[in-house]
Amino acid sequence: MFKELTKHYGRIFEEELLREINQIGAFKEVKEGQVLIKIGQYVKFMPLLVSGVLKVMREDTNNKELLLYFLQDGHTNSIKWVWGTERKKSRVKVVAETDAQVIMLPAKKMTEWLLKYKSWGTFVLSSYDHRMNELLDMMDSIAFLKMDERLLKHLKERVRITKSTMLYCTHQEIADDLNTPREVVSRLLKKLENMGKVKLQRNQIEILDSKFRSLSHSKRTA
Amino acid sequence: MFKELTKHYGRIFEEELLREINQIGAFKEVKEGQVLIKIGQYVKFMPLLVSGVLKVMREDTNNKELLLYFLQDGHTNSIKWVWGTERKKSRVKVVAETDAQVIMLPAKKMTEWLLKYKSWGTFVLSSYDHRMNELLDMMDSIAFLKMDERLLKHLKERVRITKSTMLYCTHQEIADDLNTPREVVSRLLKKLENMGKVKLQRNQIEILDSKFRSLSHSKRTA
DNA sequence: CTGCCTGTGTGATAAAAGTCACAAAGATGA
DNA sequence: TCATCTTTGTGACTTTTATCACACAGGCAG
Repeated sequence: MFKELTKHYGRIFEEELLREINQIGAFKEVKEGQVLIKIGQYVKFMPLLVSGVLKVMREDTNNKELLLYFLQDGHTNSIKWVWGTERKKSRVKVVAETDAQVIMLPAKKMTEWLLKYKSWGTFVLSSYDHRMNELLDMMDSIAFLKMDERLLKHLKERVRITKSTMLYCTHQEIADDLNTPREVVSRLLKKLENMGKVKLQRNQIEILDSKFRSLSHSKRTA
Repeated sequence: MFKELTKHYGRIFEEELLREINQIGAFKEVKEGQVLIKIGQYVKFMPLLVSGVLKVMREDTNNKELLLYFLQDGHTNSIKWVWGTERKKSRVKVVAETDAQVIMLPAKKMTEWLLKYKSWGTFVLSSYDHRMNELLDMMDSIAFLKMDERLLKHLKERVRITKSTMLYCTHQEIADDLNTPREVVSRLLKKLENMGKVKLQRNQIEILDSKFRSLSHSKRTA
């Protein structure tokens, strides 16, 4: 595990902090589809993503869902802190989109390490910053875009995350992520297929137009 | 200014940190309506709110706006950190909703103080946490609520912020905050008036039903 | 092969939100 | 007082999204 840790966080954290994380953190493997954090659950730990893809979601009282963002282990130095600050009830749900590995750190270490390690402060701040930006992106989508554009953005996101233009998922899954009925997604996808941008088959969507731009634009360009 | 500082942050920060803030921070007064931070602007400072109400907003490319949240100086120990992490381009716009006073701190101090003062770390973390929650609240509203419910929530928010059930604003202003056309707001307000929940006059809205609950509910309860 | 389950396609219709056009009411100032 | 500007009210209409109903297709199990 120390090797994994070093591989992903070696360029971010000091040697000593890495060792401390290795010593204190609990390594955990989660299977695809498994729920890592539920809404309302007390979060006594901070998860750091080591490998795989997680999905951070919001849920309303009627059990309707909304994807906030995907979290992916970066080959780059990108930030992989999942969620959570102190010992508080989580307001988001975190689900493993693929099999994944995380390290659970005791929440109380968070503030402690701020005083101790310079790199930790930098990491925490940029993590927060990153998350905030993801939230703002989603906010923009919901507030300013129509469903066709949101769908497109979502497909792009899935291509980015899976690093493949062949997406294996049902219309229903996409509809859930976007919080809209399945029929809407089916219809819009059909429209995209007629435009030659995607190819549809049962349980899979092939993205043909690699840099597929805007879909309809109607008159929003004005 | 030191007195003001102590009054608002005295219970949060150590004496020494307060003194340092006082020494380094630049005190600034902003008039109602003045823009404190523009979108795209490089933020080289972190603003701390001392008094007044600020409004944090998002703007899309077509200049449509959306209120993210109000920020109010708290008599309580509530968190009053406005926005911004490091020397980055701001993704939000901050406008003074009332006359306000802020202290501008150099952005680089942010990480520096993390190592130096325990209270600073706690403050920064809970500030971020607070902001994140505000964003999630707004996300919920946009994603899961219909316009009538969003309007209601917004009115409540204004009552909370102004500490008065008499709101002095135009329908257009509300419409801008909610990113919807003015006609929609006018119609919904009229509906509320017919239900005896508000009293409308030019440039003012009186909230009659102090704990006015849900408006229509149609069948969303199911 | 034959059901059966899951996923997809599609029409009809309803509800919500946005657009357009314009009237009328209050406020302001010459 | 009259002209003018801002704010509000409202009808008619369009677009977008949601809801309902059901047909049909592909894959899998018996």
